[in-house]
Amino acid sequence: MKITIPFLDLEKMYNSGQQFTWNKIDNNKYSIIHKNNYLEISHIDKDEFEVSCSEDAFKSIWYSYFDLDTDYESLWIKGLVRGNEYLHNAVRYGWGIRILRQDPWEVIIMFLISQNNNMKRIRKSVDMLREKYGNITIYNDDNAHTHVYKTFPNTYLLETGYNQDQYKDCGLGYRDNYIKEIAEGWNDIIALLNEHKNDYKELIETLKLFKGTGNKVANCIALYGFHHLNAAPIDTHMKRIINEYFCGINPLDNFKGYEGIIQQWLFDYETNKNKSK
DNA sequence: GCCCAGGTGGGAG
DNA sequence: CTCCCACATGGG
Repeated sequence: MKITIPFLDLEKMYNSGQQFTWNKIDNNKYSIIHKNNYLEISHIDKDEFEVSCSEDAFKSIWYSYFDLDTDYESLWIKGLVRGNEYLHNAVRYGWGIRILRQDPWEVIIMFLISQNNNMKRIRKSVDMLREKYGNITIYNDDNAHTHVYKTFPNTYLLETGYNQDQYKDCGLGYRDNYIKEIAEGWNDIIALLNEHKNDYKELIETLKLFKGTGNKVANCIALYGFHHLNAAPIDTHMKRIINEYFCGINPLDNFKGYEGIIQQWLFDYETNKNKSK
């Protein structure tokens, strides 16, 4: 099915570091696994995309996933004119990066893995967790093609996997204990998070109760898993950006309510600008 | 061998 | 509160 999606650059989304569940099929085509759902998407022209799902599935699942109710274009234009040259260049470069509305469980696991780690290894670990502990799922798209894929592992599979002492094959290092604790207590944890998810500060404090989530990871979870667009994870790259290009003064403070999006564009520019286009 | 990677917990001061 | 350091693992 063809569909119009504004402000979306697939390649940038793939490399943006907000998810590790996309896979590259070819230069223009990506597969996405989100909860139990599978999507192939490719760019056709301008805002035109080809997606492998039906119109109903797009409406009920992917419309929200891509956050199509938020107007990224106007924020992007604001960002172009409200800051120094570095910010201008970063915002311009960030065209097409939206903040996905991902599943909290998946985000928590991915960003527990992310600490003191690099993007390549994070993606590899997430892939291995899916291959080992994901459910095999078969999906027939609207072109009558069959796709077989593994979902992101659910809590039960991660619990039993840990008990069988198989995590070590996924390159998680010392972070496996954090994941074990979250997986084992998940029912209580998600209930607690749902109680506090609407209040940013309460949510951050609740997340920080769990081992392995400090300020940075908590903000990643708030931004990517609960869509608090004001949540701005400050990692090693963002620290360097702030010190090198903004005299130590956090430029995100000029974008109240949307700090997380500007952060995403700055992060992407700093980590990807030197890659060949 | 070294240093780094979307950091954090724990201890000491 | 801030400053140390150890923590697995693989790539440069």
